Amino acid sequence: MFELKAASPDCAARRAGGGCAICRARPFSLCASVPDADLAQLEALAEPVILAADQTLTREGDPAAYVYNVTAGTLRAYRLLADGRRQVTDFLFPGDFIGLAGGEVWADSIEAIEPATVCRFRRADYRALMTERRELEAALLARTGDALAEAMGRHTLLGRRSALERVAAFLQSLPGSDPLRVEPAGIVRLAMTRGEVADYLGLTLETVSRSLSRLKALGAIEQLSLTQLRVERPDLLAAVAEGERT
Amino acid sequence: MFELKAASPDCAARRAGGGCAICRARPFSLCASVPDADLAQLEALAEPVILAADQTLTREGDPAAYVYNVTAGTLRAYRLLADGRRQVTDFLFPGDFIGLAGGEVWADSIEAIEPATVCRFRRADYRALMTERRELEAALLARTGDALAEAMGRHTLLGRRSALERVAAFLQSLPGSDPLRVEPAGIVRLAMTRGEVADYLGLTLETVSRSLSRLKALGAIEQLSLTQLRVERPDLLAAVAEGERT
DNA sequence: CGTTCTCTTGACCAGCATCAAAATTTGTGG
DNA sequence: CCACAAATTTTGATGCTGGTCAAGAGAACG
Repeated sequence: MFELKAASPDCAARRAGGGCAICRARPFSLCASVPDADLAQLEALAEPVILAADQTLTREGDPAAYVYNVTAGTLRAYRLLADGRRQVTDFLFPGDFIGLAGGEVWADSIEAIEPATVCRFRRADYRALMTERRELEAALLARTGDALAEAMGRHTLLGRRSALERVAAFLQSLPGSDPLRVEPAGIVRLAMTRGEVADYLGLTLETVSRSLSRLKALGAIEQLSLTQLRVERPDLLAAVAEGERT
Repeated sequence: MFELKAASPDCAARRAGGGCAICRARPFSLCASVPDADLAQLEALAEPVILAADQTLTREGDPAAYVYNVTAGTLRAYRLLADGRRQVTDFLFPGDFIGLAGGEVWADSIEAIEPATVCRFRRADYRALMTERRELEAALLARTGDALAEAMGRHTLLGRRSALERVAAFLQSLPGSDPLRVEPAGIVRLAMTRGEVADYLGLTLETVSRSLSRLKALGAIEQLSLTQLRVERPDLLAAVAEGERT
């Protein structure tokens, strides 16, 4: 028990005795491409950061001195438009890497939605490590390519699609189906508010709420609590997401 | 003159005597990171492909055996939704690299909008070349990162934005301001139809047409021909794109 | 010069935003 | 543990933006 308390920020790296070796996010993060034998090298550069809810990690326009690997919790990335509208550009979950785009300054502000932990690397250190360990550079390239494919897919999410389709597709895209993640199969946890989902999907929070109600009425999902949904009929949810008439 | 005729697909690589060395797209393409002295190595792998209008380059779901570098013309990338709606995910211009996302199969279908030329590389060859020439791998990583940043920016283009804002932002994003490109400053050439723009922006072709008319009425642009626009007031266009009230 | 394709403009309608208020949930202090 | 306050969500009423349907005007092509 005393052990557990010290380890409370569950996946933080470089914890006495534990570190990367017991990081729960490692299996599905970039670090997976570093073999166990070389973990010490990675750990020497990794610095755990614990974030409280609503705490800021990066600020749009600030120089990007670090890159990060999310190890626990959920974060939101967003930009502000001239007139104050907020566009949420991404939600970040354990295993996600922050800094793939590689610009000199951050394109988005990133904040914790709920208590979260990330692994921080000095950008220069990280680059040096990549030069030294080519498999890491290759892994980063592959991951950036995956992120690009996903970002292009998001274009399809926001284009010519109805509100109901967007919300259904959004629910599908959340971790929950992924067996490596924490959530039991079929359970979707909405760490973000309706307003944040709306700012991500280009809708209003009222429309998001109405869409969820309609999905409930259709029997596709059931609401366990405000933040917990159970996908009753994944097939139906997928059909709605794809725009099938019902 | 006889020389010009043989060279008509303007930027095709490996032309007798010319090749990459005189490729007009090279300055702003990935190949720029290969020094002149090593061009022969690149040219040995490059295979020029000439596409007629509406000819297909890749088909969604097909195995991705090649990667491409656009050297002339304009192409459209798109996906089809279940009910037949088309989502144009990207327009490709000279210098753009096709295959950054790196999946085993193509995520998008890509077709020429107008006569176009591309440089084709066997994916395996290209990977081997990257292993051999690290600066090329680094350049590819940087470019993929840039593409990712741009794709995330597109999220902001499609989110909570009015039709007029989208069209204005789209015009700004087209090559024309780029000094390295062919078009004279301030001239925007719309190689794509209104319908294609609509499928890119998530609008209908009527709305795109109406938005262009409104931009004309505002004095932001002038229409030289169906496919040629002149940006009269870049500042105004930018203001509209950012959502300032007028 | 006529056929076809694309673009433009108009009239009408639907989906989503906006405005508003009630219902739940969450947090706080007694 | 309960009660109150604050925040979030849900639901309702109404209006506007952009989609749909339709017709006419240019361009492009043979």
